[in-house]
Amino acid sequence: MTPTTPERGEATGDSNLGWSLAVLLRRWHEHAEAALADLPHGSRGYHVLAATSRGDAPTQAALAERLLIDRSVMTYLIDDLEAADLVQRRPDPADRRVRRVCPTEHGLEVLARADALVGHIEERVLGGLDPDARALFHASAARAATAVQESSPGTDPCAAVVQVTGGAAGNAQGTVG
Amino acid sequence: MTPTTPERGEATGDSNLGWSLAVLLRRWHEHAEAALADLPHGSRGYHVLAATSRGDAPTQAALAERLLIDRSVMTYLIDDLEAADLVQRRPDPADRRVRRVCPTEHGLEVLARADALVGHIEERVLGGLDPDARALFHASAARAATAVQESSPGTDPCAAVVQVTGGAAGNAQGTVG
DNA sequence: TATTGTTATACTCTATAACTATA
DNA sequence: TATAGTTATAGAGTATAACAATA
Repeated sequence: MTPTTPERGEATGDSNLGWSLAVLLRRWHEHAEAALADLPHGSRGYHVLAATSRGDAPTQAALAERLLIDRSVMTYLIDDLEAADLVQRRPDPADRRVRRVCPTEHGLEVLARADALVGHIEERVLGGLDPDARALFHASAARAATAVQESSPGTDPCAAVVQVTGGAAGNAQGTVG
Repeated sequence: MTPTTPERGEATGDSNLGWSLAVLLRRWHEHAEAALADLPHGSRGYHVLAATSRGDAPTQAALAERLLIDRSVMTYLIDDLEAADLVQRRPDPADRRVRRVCPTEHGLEVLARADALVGHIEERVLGGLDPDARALFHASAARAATAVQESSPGTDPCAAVVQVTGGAAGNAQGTVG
């Protein structure tokens, strides 16, 4: 009994991508929340503020899609950022439904300081890599994330229908639970 | 008015590591939850099952620390995994306080199928990278995450005390909120 | 006294739906 | 009819504390 089936090798465990990403993101978040504690919603508020200040003032819906935040949550976030004089809602003359969010003067100053802090944090999160590998990882993460963001979640759902317990073996128990 | 201060360049926004990690992890999680829906706690249960099957049966506390899950939550997770005949709690003869968690025969079979599914998912999550960059990213993520995991959170808290709004400028408003 | 695991509680975050206004 | 934004509600997930057993 107890067929340990060791042919899986070390393909799981530490080398699991989901685990690695979760650990890195968790550490990033811990440090960011500590450093950005006096921003209205911590690192969340920082992400919104940063996204607001790149290029053409985005709409709330565009912010929500880019930052993976629900539109209803985005309302509260911008409410508090606006109350803190960091961003400003402006009506769009072309479409009176939308509100374009742009940073205030004070918001840009705060963002500059926050960017510097976050830069240090990111170096420490990737402290296990030497500088070359760190820069490469940073760039690769951005590239992969941008590609993921551009492909909508429903692009290729075919591979997701396979069930773990209902594979080629065909278990008679139905579900595992 | 509206001093856009464009000298920040594109150092934020898309190239933000926290954003990149969040996007990638979110996509990994979406696919994993869909593919592992019939495991007791989805991708969470998969992580526990995978960690259980590597080497020496870990204690619940060790699992909780490695997977960044609270000990109280780990109790429920293992409860359900054990009810599904995927893992088994065994008393440790050396220390009767601890419970060592090891996979069952059925658990190893389910894990093998889950590993294959997760492997495909991870390739798709990193679809924006060519195969070489993908393998390198995968390895670098594991290395950085392991390094992060080994350094406890309280190792170097000095850099976290700096406040964003209380920097060199010294604002008279106190806090931004 | 410190630690493992369990249980109960409270809190935060997120998702969902209903509503208004514009297109 | 469809979309942007707001508001209110319910649910899942998470953290916290108290407890029993053991070291």
